[in-house]
Amino acid sequence: MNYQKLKGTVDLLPEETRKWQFIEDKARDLMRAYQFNEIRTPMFEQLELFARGVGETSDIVTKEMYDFRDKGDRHIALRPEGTAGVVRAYVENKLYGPEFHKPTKLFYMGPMFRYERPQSGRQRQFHQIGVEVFGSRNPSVDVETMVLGMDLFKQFGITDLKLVINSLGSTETRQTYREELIAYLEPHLNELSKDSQVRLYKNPLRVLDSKDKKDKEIVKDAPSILDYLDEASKAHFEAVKGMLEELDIPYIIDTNMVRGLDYYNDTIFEVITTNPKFGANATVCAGGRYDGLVEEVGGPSTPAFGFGCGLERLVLLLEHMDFDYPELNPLDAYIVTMGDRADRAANKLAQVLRQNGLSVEREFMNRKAGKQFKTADKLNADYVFTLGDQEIDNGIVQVKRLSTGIQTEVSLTELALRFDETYSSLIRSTEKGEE
RNA sequence: GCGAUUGUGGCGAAGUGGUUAACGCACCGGGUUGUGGUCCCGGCAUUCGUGGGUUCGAUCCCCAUCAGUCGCCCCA
Repeated sequence: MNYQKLKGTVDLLPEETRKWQFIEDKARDLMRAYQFNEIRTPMFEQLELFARGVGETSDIVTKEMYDFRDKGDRHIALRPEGTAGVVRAYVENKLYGPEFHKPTKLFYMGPMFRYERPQSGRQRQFHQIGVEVFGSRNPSVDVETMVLGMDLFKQFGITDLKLVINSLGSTETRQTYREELIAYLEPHLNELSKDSQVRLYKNPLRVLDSKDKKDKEIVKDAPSILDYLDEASKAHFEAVKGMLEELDIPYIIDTNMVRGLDYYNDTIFEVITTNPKFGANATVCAGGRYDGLVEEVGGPSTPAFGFGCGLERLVLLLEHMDFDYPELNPLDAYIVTMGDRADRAANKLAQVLRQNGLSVEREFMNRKAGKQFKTADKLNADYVFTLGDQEIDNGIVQVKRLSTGIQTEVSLTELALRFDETYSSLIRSTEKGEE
């Protein structure tokens, strides 16, 4: 029997993990700059939490949840997104208490799970980095968070992005608008695509961003949700737009943009890549305001704003632009060995060098010296330490700096006893001399 | 859940209903018996995702299945 990984999962091999580590490090730095602190919540929760948070009608619940019964017959689901778990933790740990700074700004990073067909930028286990801000209705929160979402990409030099915003208004607004939209679309029922005919009653807002050509034509003259906003929502949206302009952040209003999750109100946004190499899944970051969810999950009425970014899509984006990742694990020294005595002596030498902060690899395969040098060269080692019977008899090691080709002898005991002096003089003596 | 397409050594990639499955890269060994990006020589698939079927004979044709890729639904 040959085992293979489950559909929609990947093995990230060292060549890939070095990219991921770099991205994660940069992302954490950025979060610090914005004063967001990390929260880690479980990767599985009661199914009910997600069902409630995400919205019963959503396909995420009906067909994309990775759920199972545990030995205690609890109905469990692997988290399909990050917000519900963070909100649960916020409520359960009473982070809304008076001793916590307001607003509370949290970020998370980790795997999410959805049972769906894999395709470009989409897997069953995928990774998101996301943020949640609790406790403020200030439109500045919306703006700061959206700007952070943009910055997440900009810090890697990604420029082909657009920020798309919309407002969903209040629950009442969406209810009224929903009815108006159905009223508008119903006369066209037979002209709509099959998918959209199903959507019409289940989730009419989804008809608005249909990919079908004919649907788009019909939808063009549909009423805009922005015309149904109440005074408060209107003022909020105007404030958000004004603040973005003051920051010189270009944005596009797309009144047809909707949300897959039910808990959003007022501002919603997406960061979309315009990179031509990107396929169907060009949204790299999406989020918005969800003022009702904390209360829905059992906490005090608390306004909130957040987003989630797909890390696979970020990696893909960087791949498309041939991003040059820095070497995360450079090799300081490679130890060449010749013979059994050298093999043993290399253990000791490697430890001395490592204890003094160097990154060291050594020969294990007992190949010929020439082959070992070739390997050291391929691994881009700064120095090659060569040990053979002659060296061991004399208590020394040959050290060659590959970039200059200059080789010198160093005493093994000096290296062990006075590493700093010995090593810096070694560096000096292998530098390219003045001709 | 639906559709399209692909599946040959570690990787990339030819190939044909018939007997020895090209080639390139990587790797290993040697030429150079202790010193690195060159060159030369040699090695490296009883086997063509898996299971059936058609056939005298299948990597090639058919069916099923698994997996990859891309798209739809949905969504980051």
